[in-house]
Amino acid sequence: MKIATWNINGVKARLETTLTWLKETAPDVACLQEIKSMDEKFPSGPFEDLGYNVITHGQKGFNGVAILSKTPLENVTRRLPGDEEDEQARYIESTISTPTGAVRVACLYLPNGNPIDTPKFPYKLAWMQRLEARVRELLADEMPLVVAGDYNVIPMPEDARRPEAWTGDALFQPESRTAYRRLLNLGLTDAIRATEPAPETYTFWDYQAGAWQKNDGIRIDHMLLSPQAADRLAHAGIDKETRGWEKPSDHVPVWIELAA
DNA sequence: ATGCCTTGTCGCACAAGA
Repeated sequence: MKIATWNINGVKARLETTLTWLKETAPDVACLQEIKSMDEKFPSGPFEDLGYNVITHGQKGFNGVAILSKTPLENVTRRLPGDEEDEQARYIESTISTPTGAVRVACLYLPNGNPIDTPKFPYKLAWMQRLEARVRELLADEMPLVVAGDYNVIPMPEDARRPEAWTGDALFQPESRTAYRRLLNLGLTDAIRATEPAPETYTFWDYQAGAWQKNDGIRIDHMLLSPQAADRLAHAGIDKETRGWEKPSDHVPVWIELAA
């Protein structure tokens, strides 16, 4: 079973690119972030034509997440619990039934948090605290769990080509990194870190200043696995080549393969 | 120090991203 995650930076701008990638890599489940679309405007048809069921949690203009799955999506939860006032569409969860059992998949777009001297940074940290609480609940269910998405956290200096350029940035603040580590310490496995050699393994390259050409990247898109899921982790990878395509997203897909 | 690009928006510049 192949599960992937990709911040596509706009489903309207990236529709053809996303369809091409789905045809080439054929994930069973795809978590998408930054769809930048309201639910009623999301172009589900072309994805359904490829055999996917589609659930979305969108809003106008910004943010927005979606899950595509070749098998039915059950027990859908939209919004991250813990703050009724939070109107930003950044989280969707569903149970995916497969012949070899059910998997709970959470698709998230964690707040960026910049600039750090504005309310955006405490919002990010509060969101991460809510995520930790939610993951605790899900782990208690003991169903295989995959928490995938754009975390907007550079976990370690080796996850950036130029870590010194990110000091003072919300993605690399000690508080952000600690909150990410707290998630891992619940017993989650970072799939890429568990399977890939560390050097120059990135998932995001800025559009500006020739970051892609210089490989000036960061690793901020992650797939975290519960013990029941990690026991089945067979492969993990990054579809880096998509960053070199025409009209690319600034993020690239990350994927895992779970053994039956 | 800032912009460098890119997307979406009731565009004719701006916010937000990371």
